[in-house]
Amino acid sequence: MKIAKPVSEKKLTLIDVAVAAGVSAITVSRVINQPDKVSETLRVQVQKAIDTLGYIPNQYASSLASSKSKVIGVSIPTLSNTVFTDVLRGIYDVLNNTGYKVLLVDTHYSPLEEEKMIRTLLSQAPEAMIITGGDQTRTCQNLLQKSRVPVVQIMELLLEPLDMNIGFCHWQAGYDVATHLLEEGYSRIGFIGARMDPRVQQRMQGFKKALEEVDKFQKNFIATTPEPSSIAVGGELFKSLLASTNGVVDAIFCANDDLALGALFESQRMNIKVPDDLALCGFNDIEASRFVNPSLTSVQVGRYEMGIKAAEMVIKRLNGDTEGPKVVDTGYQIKKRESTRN
Amino acid sequence: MKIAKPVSEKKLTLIDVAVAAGVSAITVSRVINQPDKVSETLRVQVQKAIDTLGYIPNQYASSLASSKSKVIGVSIPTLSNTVFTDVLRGIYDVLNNTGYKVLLVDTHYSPLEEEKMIRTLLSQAPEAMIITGGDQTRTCQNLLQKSRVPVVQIMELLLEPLDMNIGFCHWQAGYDVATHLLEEGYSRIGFIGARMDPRVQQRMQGFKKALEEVDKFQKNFIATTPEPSSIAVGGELFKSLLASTNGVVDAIFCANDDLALGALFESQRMNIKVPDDLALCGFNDIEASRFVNPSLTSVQVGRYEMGIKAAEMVIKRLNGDTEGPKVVDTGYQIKKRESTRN
DNA sequence: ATGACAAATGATTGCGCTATCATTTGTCTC
DNA sequence: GAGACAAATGATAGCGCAATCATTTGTCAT
Repeated sequence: MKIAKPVSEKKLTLIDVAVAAGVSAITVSRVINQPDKVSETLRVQVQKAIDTLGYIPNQYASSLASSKSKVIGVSIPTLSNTVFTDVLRGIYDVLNNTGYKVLLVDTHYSPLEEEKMIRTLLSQAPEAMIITGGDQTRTCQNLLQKSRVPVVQIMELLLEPLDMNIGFCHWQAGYDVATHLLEEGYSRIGFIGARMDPRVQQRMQGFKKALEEVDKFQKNFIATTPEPSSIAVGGELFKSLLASTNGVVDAIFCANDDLALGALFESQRMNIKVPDDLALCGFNDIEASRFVNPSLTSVQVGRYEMGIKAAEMVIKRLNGDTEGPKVVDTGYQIKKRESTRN
Repeated sequence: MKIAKPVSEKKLTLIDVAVAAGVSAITVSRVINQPDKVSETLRVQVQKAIDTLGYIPNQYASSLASSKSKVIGVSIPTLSNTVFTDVLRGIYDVLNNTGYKVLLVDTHYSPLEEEKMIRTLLSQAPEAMIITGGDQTRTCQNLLQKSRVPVVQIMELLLEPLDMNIGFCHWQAGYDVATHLLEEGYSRIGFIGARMDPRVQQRMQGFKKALEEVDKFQKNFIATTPEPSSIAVGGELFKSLLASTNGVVDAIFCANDDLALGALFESQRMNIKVPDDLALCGFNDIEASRFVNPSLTSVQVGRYEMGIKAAEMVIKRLNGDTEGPKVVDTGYQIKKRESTRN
């Protein structure tokens, strides 16, 4: 009477495979990691054993022994914003084909949470980190520098990057939008912003500066909230801005497209004609902006491309290539559409 | 002349901290993992050494020694769809407070890529997995079962879940939408769908069945594409459906809200009145649907809540709690709005 | 004070793998 | 066919930590 083969009672190790294939453990390791160092015969033989047993290497043991984790840590403020998931997609699309894994954390826009999360990431001994912006706590920056891990800060251009940096200047973008609206003939230009994270702040400051230079800035033309941005909040800020200015604004720069859509939809309900009564300009150029009626003027920023480039920078660095710029300006482009047509 | 203290030339280990604090390595380990097992005095002393040196434990060594990875593997089809990132947010919000890390992969809707990615995940010895749907390859399912890792399949209810399952029945949802539109008096109901992943297929089949039952199904009332869903594609499918049916449809069920928005925006451009000339119903109930004009009838599915529950199920299981259902139906709700008002 | 017991701390070992070096086998030249 | 060299394979050690068991210290009742 045959005894049924027990179903993998304990987890398989290299040695189990080695025994099954009649070779030494290290040969199995080579088949997995450096197959060209093993003869065709043994390679096939070992691979067969691996497949039959359903062996999956323990990455922890491997990482510990080789001090190579094959992990890239990524930190973004939130998963609820397409802006960051688009960048993320770029990162994933590059890293997926390189054997690196992504350990992703979200910080809910809080530097303190970010510090905690980055500690977590560092304990996984990542080979590199991609983090958002430059708003880390001092402690967090120290941790990063001490860890000697290559770091790319993304989304915005920083005065003092920790290491590598890729993004664009939000201040300048805000300045340019305001200038553009002025050139289009608008002169009582409002601003609505939500969340008010560092990048939104910068866009607002750039905007403010441009208006101040031509003496057209008015404090009450600005409506903001610390709440997370959304279409709903866009509608509310729009209404409150109109109320507090008695409706004299002739254009509004919305800190992002969600807010702009909210403002646009609300204006439709209020029977305010865009752009005839009021112009709207968004930021980020999400897909809806191109298709909504009237289509929404916005600022295109290459998010996906930024993710791609950030990941490529990381890979290059990990391959020992120290050529190339450490700072990349990905720029932006004002997409003029119907919502600001004069 | 003092010699400057060299900046952490090599990485710190438990032992370095132990030496600095004048205790044994295992005591440092205890301070980190079971602080209540260490006297107040030593705990403070050791913690000080940890902070001073900026010590971060090596998670690989820890995981190898304890066979606890504190990693949960998560697999979703794409990062470009708010449907999945909403679920993800729920998952993160639960797991962030439990010391578990999320290793996230995207499969680009391909079962083969999924298999590859799940291999990667398994090599990290995750303590549990949250994966999307039931469309895994046979090999992949075997790997998962062999691994003995708790698995939650999310997004849809499955006939034969691998382990735990949380979601709702897409077929029934499609059926219910069609029934609802029929009840509202629409009788020439079209369908547009993109990507055509298993869940969209199911919605379409349910839709089809409901119409067939009242003899109102017509093959050419369906327009689909394997392309990824988007607002742009929604507009195109809308136009092609109108063309191929000579505009006789009086309502369209769009497989998701992006498509529905595309259809709506296109209808505005074509001067087709929604809902007077044509009704539109979406699926997923994203934020824009509530605010667009006319507001869009859609099917609300608790994505964030689904993520929360999936993560909670995982945590419960990991805490040894085997009570509670293995399958959870999160349901859905048709949100009737202006785009289908009669 | 003494013994009994709990709490606090430490020494040793091994998790599963790869780096390193050692050995064997194969291949080529003359 | 002997020697020289490269290719293939193996043996050993150690990555950094926690499980396990051993020892020390502290606490209390008697």
